[in-house]
Order: sequence, then structure tokens, then C-alpha cells
Amino acid sequence: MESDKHQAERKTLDERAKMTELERIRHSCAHVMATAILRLWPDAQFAAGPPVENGFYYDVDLQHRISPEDFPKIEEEMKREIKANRVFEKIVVTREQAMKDAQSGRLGGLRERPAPSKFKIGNLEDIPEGEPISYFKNGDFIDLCAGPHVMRTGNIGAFRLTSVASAYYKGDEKNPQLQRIYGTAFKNKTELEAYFTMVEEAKKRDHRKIGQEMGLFAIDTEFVGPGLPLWLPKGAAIVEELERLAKETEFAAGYVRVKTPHIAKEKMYLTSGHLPKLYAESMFPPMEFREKQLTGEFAGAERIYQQAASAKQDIELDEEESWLIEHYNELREKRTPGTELSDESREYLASLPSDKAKEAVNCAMERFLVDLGRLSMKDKAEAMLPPIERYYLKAMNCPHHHRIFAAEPRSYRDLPLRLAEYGTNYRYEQSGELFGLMRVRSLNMNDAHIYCQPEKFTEEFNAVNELYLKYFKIFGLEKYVMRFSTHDPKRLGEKFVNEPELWIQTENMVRDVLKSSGINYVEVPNEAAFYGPKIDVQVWSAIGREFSIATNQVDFAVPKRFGLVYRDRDNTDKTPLCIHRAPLGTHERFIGFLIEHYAGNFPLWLAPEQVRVLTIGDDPPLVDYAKSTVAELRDNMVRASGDYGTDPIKAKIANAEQAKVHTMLVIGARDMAAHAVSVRLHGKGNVGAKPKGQVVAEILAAIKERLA
RNA sequence: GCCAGUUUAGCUCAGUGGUAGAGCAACGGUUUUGUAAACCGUCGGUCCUCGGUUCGAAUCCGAGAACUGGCUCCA
Repeated sequence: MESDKHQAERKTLDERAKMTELERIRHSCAHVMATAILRLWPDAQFAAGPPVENGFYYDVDLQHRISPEDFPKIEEEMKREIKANRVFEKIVVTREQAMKDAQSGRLGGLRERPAPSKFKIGNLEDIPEGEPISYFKNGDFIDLCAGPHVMRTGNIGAFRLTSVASAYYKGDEKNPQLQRIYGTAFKNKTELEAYFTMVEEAKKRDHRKIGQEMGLFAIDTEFVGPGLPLWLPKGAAIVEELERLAKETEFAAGYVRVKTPHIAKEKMYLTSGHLPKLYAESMFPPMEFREKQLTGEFAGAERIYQQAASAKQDIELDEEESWLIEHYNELREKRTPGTELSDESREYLASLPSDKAKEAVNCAMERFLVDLGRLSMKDKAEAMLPPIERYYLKAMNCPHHHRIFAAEPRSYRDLPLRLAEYGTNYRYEQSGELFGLMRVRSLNMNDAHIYCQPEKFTEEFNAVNELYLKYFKIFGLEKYVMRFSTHDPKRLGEKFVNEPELWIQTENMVRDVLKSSGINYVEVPNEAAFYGPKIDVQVWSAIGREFSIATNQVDFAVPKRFGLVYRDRDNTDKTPLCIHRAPLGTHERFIGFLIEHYAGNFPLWLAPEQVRVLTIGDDPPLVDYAKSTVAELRDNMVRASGDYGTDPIKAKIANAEQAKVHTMLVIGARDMAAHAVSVRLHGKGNVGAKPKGQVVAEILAAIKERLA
């Protein structure tokens, strides 16, 4: 199974040959790093050392625990190897020769060693029969490697080791744990430095840090739970602006809004196919209960006993009855199944007087003892209880929306039906996955489902893409790519619903749209949703970091499972196609992204604090003038506040700048006399005094147009 | 979930076995000010939690929680 997966992900030689220049540099640098590590620790066992998005790594098994303090000496050795400018020599060998060299410890080594190159043996076994086997050699270092590489070690322009982490051999936790040494390399020093500048900038823009400083959100792990962010007022302001944006654009595009509950019965997800297996581990465990019943094996007796106990307070019990209650309490505590009712107890029961309170006691006693004594009675009681219901927190909105589709008969004239909702979804992310706002367990989705006739798919899908591009423009996202994920025919019925023709058909439709619309996309096999092909939208922030923000999926399977139909022109029932789309993804992740993108300096329309009016001193007439300015803005739904205290104006400005208030209006005696305000923009400084009316109008216009 | 590291005041962080600290914030007062921080004072702590070692634990050990960096997964 694992090796199967491994095979599926294994790069073909053709794909490898497509390695970019930068990837070759990085991959070669990994070999140089291995060379250096072997000089320092000759017994190191290497596993895999590929180029990755921001550099490269090499997995190594080594007694010594490599820490960043070791980096300088490793880098020293690496520099020596680069300076020696050795040729990367490709050597093609037979499988037998390779196995022999691996056994002798020569592969991933500088010379033959006492221990065999155990991971290289494993790697060798993964190479399919018939594929050529090659080494790459630089100096003494020989590695099992398909390449390609740069010509010489000297072609590695600039590099640096960055971190060390742990990783399992072949990514499988059953395999030994290795030390993964990360580094990065570039054509030249300038590019290397630019990269580290970007990394530094990303640290400064970390959404968790800025979110804390600006008071946007809080994660209260003790009372609310990990991965369940609380939106503070300033963060909620951003959420609301995004919702407003989506509502406006979706309204214009013919969407209708719906609202659905946060939970649903198990049947919902058994029908959708998320349960029992496909999505179960991403969902919170269910809430289980019986309708209007106490739970527990003695629920019925318990309730009667409670009645008896409350009745007891109002009446006087004789000695006998008191004994009975006590006796019952005692039995109740023991609760030993299989205990038979004693003759004595029976007699007491039989001899009880029959007034109301005593009857209740009697009843409780009898019921309890029956339950206690005879398991078969317990089972009978169980059968008489209502069945246990299981409710799940929704991890996605689509099943609820499908039920909305099903709630009324649909004609082809009703289509496309575009149902939009801001639902909160709950996903049980593994604890190690949680990360600020970027990976959470409660997700606010800008979600919608479009039900359409298959022949209208192209049109609808195009419209969705247009919507995405519109949003990119508003947020100033210049670089994006649509990752088009398709299915793997080998995993039908397991990871993907078993509908081979529909998969091919819908994937072709999506591909055609992407091609003909000229949208920038890449195709990724084997990563589709279980119900259909998927498009993940990747965008790059202002500092060039990549984020997966939005998703867009085609669903040909689940509407069918729910039996959704519309009456077509030819008077037959047909199943609609469903497009899932969430252009702003989750508000959590999207805002996390925006924080980095804008470094917390949001455009006016998004800024949590749009305007702050600062008075120079606290003379009452001045404060009145300032307050009337704030009131005028707030009447127009501008998030404006005032700082009317006695702090020096420099201090008020420093506070406002630190809070990243977009527009500061400074008001002194001079301004008041001229019916003006002095405008200062965050990060841009003083832009001078202007008539108050003009400033207000400009602010309102900038907000309305969502200017960057 | 797995591996490693971290956790001290609201925030940022000092404090390596002997009385728990600083700056900022908050609060009280003084200051009446023109574009990034005026002064004085006060308050604030279960040193993540539980257990152990010790005459004595923020500090050493063990378990747990949360966070961070990776792995796997993903919006």
C-alpha cells in the first residue's frame, strides 16, 4: 500500500529532466551538503535529498544530533567542495552493480564503509524494472541519483543551511526517523540575500504577531479550545467587510442567500458519502443522545425514583418506608447486575400501603429491582427507548444545501440555482496541524453551491472564474495559479467515488474551460476531492509568499446520492451538476493572508479603525468640534473614533500609528477656526489641512470604491 | 497523531537551587500641547498544570496541556 503510493508519486525520468536551473542548483547543493556531512561524520547514512519549494533538504541518519551550531562547520566543508569545482559525473550502472555498491556502503558515501547504505538499498528497490540506474559523483562522493545536476560544484552560486527537522524515511511513520537538514541555494549571492530579506519580512508580517498587536483575534485554548479563534471587535470588522463584499458581488451574479444549522443527523453524511470513511477523520465525533430521555442503563427507574424522592419531602414516612428508601439507595449505589430480589424485599413490596407517595416509592423500587435483577428486562427496556440519534457538526455546507435543493420541486427553469451562505464549519484538524488563523477547527466559509444543467456548466464555471479574478483585482493580487486536481483511476472506490466515465467527462469539461479562458493553471493528478475534480487557487502575497486560499470543486456524485433531480424540458428527471466554490476560502485563512499581504496596513475599506480624530489638547470647544466630526463619519457607517485627552499630540499620533489607524484627523484651534481638519495617513505622514466636508466626502468615496 | 523545542505580569522579555524583575500597557495625579511616545506615582504573578527530588524549586526529574518548527494532512 505504502509502496503503491510511493510509486504513484514517484517522478518519472521525463519529469526529472524538466527540473529548472534553480532546482538543479539546489539538488546539487544537497549532494555537496552530504559530501560535507560525510567528511565530518563518515558513518552518516543518507536517504533522499530533493530540491523543494524554497531550497533543498537531505535526510540523514546519524548518531550525532545535528543542530544549527553545527551549520558553520558543515558550510565550511561545503565551501571547500564548491571551491574545488568538481564535475558532477553521471555513471550508468546495472542494478546488480548498484546493489553491490549499496551493500558495501559506497552509495551516499565517500568510500566503502562497514555498514551497508541501507536507505539507498530501499530507494533502489523502488526504481521500476527497466528504468536506467545512475550515480552522480562529485569528488569522492557517489550517490544513487537520477539527476539532473549542474555541471560543476562551482555552479552553485550561493547557499545557506537553514534548519533541521525530523522526518520519517519515505514519509512513513513506521520507518526510522531521520534528521532532515534544510538549506537553500541560489544562482548568486544577491538572490540569496533577497530570499532571506523576504523571510525576515514574512516574520515581521506574521499574522499571529500582527493579529495580537492590532487586537484582531484571540485564541483561548483554555475555555474555547485550540483552533477555535475568537474574532475581537477589530477583527470582526474585517470579517464583516469581506462578507459585505461577497454579498454584493454574489447578489449581482445572481446568487441567493440561505442559512442552515450547524449540525445534522448522521444520515446526512452517510448519504453524502463523507461517512463512514472518506471524511470521517476530519469531522468532530458525533453528539449522541435519545430524544427526551435521560441516558444510562437505569434511566426509567431513575426518573421514577426522582419523583418518589421529591414526593418524600412532603409526607411523613413510617419506619418501614424509610427502610425501603434506604434499602433502595443502597442497592442503587451498588447497582450490581444479576442481584436477585430477595424474598424479604418482595414481601415488603407486597405489604406496602397504597397511598400516592408510597405508590411512587413502590414503583421506583420495583422498577429498579427488576432492572437490577434481570438483564433481559434491561434489554427490553432498552428496546422500548427511542433509538440513539447521532448528530454531527457540519464540516461542510454542501449536504445542507443539497437538502435545500431537495426542499422544493425544481424545474430546468429554476437553474442555475446558486445557493450562498456564510456557514461556520467545524473540522477536526489534528492538533499538530493547527496554526494561527491559517489552520483552524472552526471555519467561516464564503461558500456557495451552484446547481446547473451539465450543458450550462461551461458558462457557470467561467462566471465563477470571473468572480475570482474580480476579487484578485480588489486585493491587488497580481500572481495566482489555479491548481487543477484530477483523480487517479487506480484509486476509484477508495479515495475517489467509483464513477470512471463521469470523472473523465467532468475533468475534460474543466480542462476545456481553463484552456479556452486562458487562465493560468497547472494540472495535478491524484489530488481531487472524493466527489469530483477540484481547483485550488494559489495566490502570492505582496512579499512573494504562496498561499492556498480558495477552492472550487465540481461535484457530479453527491447530488446523485441525495437523489436530487430537476424536471428537464423533455419532461424527464435529471441530476444537476454541482459546483462548490469559495473564492475567499475561509475568512480565517483569508484574513491571515491579508494581514501578511498588507502587513496589517489595510486599505481604508478594510481597516478595522478607519479614522481616528485627534485633538490638540482638551479644550471643550475643540473636543465638541472633534466629536461632531466623529459623529458625522459614524452616521455614514465609517469606523471612526476620537482621542480627546490631554496627551501631547505627538503621543496621540504615535498611538494611532502603532494601532495602524488608516486616517488620522488632527484638530487644533487653527483647524477649528477654518472648519478644516489636518489629514495624516498611516505610514504616509501629514498630508495637510483640508475643509472638513471635503475630507468626509473623500473618505466615503474611497470606502465605497474599495480603493487600495 | 508522530518527532523536537518553547511556556515567567495584559504585551515584549530578563532571571541556572536561596525574598520573582524591567520596559510598554492599565489606573491615579501633574502637564494644555501642531504631526511617531512629557513627568511622578500606583496596581498587577498559581513563574502552564499535576506529581516527584531537595532543608529549600520559576530553576532539577516525570506525566499532562497549549504553542512553535517539521512530518503526514489540508481551506
